[in-house]
Amino acid sequence: MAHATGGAEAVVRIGELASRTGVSVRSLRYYEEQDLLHSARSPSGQRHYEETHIERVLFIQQLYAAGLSSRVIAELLPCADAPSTENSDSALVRMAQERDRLTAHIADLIRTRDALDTVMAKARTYREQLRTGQGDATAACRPSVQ
Amino acid sequence: MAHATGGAEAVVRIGELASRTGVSVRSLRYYEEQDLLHSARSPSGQRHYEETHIERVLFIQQLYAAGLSSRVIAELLPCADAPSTENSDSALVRMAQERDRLTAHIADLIRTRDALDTVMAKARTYREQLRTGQGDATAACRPSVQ
DNA sequence: CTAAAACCTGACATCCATGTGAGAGGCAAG
DNA sequence: CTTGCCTCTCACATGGATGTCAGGTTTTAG
Repeated sequence: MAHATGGAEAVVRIGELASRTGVSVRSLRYYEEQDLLHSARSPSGQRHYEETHIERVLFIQQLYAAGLSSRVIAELLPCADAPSTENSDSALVRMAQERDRLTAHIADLIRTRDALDTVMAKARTYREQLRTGQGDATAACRPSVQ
Repeated sequence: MAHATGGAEAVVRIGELASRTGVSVRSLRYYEEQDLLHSARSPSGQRHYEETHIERVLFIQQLYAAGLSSRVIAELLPCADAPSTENSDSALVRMAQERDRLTAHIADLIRTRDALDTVMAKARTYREQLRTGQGDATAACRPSVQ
């Protein structure tokens, strides 16, 4: 029952996929090497992708940006592709782990941002004091790490 | 008017600083090389720190964890130490930049976490369907990158 | 005094995503 | 056919924080 959707699904070559995702050709080949992205090959060996791969590449990038390694991403993607009892067990556990790691990391980042805010506020306060001609010049202001 | 606070401020050596911060000795030396952490030296050349350096090392680690590079951290720390008109101008700009970068990154991470949640939810739904014996088996569920 | 433990410098090793370059083949347009 | 551009594979380079090893001095404990 494989109904062809109008016939020739426009073939996307690696250069186009690269420019449409903002990811370098080199990286796309690397993703394939890491088993994150698969391609059909033309008789001459050129990689052929489909439109749907654009989304996939963006998702991969998003996971990289979140600090996941290739190995972990490779572990999760099959489940995202098509959940099945074979892959979902371990993958679900993994995802939950990564989700928690992310949550913790986000909290860390917020703390750090607050610390930066504190330092900036202190520095601005100091400048105010300077402008209005106060003494008490040097007040170290490490933002007591939380 | 240098009043000694009771006399000998307990000297902290590098091994102790390492164990009290959870940062390796190697890394502490590296921080010094990068001009993030300074040490007094004993006549024989051993590094002597003070209690206050513990906080500083933790702060450095926090900044590393937030994705700042040594170079940037080195740019910010003098201002955090003691704000002065010399350093605060450029450093304040830098800090604002990093603060914004952090905010953007946090937003990204939250989106990624949401995407993971979506994938997990779909996978769980699928398992439910399996358990209750539904058809419609394979429904790819890429979480349409936002 | 002696042995163990901690420290010093210097240098090379590692991980991982990505850059870069070489040399060769594929494919469309003039 | 030729020119130009895209693609292929292979392989080495890079950067940044950290690990690790070697060979030597200092400090501490018994």
